[in-house]
Amino acid sequence: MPELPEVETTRRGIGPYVEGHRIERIIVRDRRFRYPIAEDLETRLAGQRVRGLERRGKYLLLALDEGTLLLHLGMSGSLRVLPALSPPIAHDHVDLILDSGLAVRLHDPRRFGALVWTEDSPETHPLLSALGPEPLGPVFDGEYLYRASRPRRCAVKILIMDAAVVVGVGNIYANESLYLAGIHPGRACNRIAATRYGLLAGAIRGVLGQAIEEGGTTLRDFVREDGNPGYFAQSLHVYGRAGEPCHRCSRPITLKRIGQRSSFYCGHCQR
DNA sequence: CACAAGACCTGGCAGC
DNA sequence: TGCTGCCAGGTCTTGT
Repeated sequence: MPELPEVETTRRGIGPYVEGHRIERIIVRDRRFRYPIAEDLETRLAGQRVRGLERRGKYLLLALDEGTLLLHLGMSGSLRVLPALSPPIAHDHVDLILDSGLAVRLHDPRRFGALVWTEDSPETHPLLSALGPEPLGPVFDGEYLYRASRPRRCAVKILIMDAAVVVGVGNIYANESLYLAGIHPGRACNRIAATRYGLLAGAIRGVLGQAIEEGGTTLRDFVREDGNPGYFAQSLHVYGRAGEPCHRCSRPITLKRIGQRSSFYCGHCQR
């Protein structure tokens, strides 16, 4: 489900409900996530005040009085805000009960997500320390991407989906960005000129920014903190449109697997 | 070091 | 209707 825009949408949605509030207690119904939820998480978090809610890549960072809670939504995770007493449904695995009488509830059918408390400064945590720059931040531009591509020979789509190169670009937005930049997803990344990387970096920033403004992309199950879907799916040019006409030249969109992931592109407009 | 493939999990859907 | 196989928004680990 979540790429960067969906995580940012979630951050903006739940921020006002958690920032400055105290976590009264935490209910864990299932500890089996990507990393098993630590046995002492409940005691670590109980009584702590949430000082801030940040995002790094696709991780949400809850800054607490002591330490930080790192939260990743994996493929199928979502957070909702609801009254603390609401009965849980299947896959509602964790509740953070707040002093306001509300709860932040983590729902994650596939349990690929992660919930990890760390005492140290979060940027040095192993899960975050190797991450590349933010695509909407000052470091990321065409020149940066061009430099990152030189020592490598992988497909350009693999390059931009590598979190060590740039964070937050998942399969949907990788496909969309390459379409907007007119670059074939399977092209070897070291055979693309610097000027084209300028176009690609601009497309990535544009597509992510627009998706955030529209509340993220809802395909199957992504819901915002209030349970409503995002609207960016209406703006997709290629993702999920195999066989349908290209919005530019009307030729059918191609579907091909690149690096185990579905890649959608126009063989005429993307070279 | 770079890369490909496998692993983790459940649910939804197409096809029979 | 029910079964089977395949697919899914991520990313860590293993083996070449």
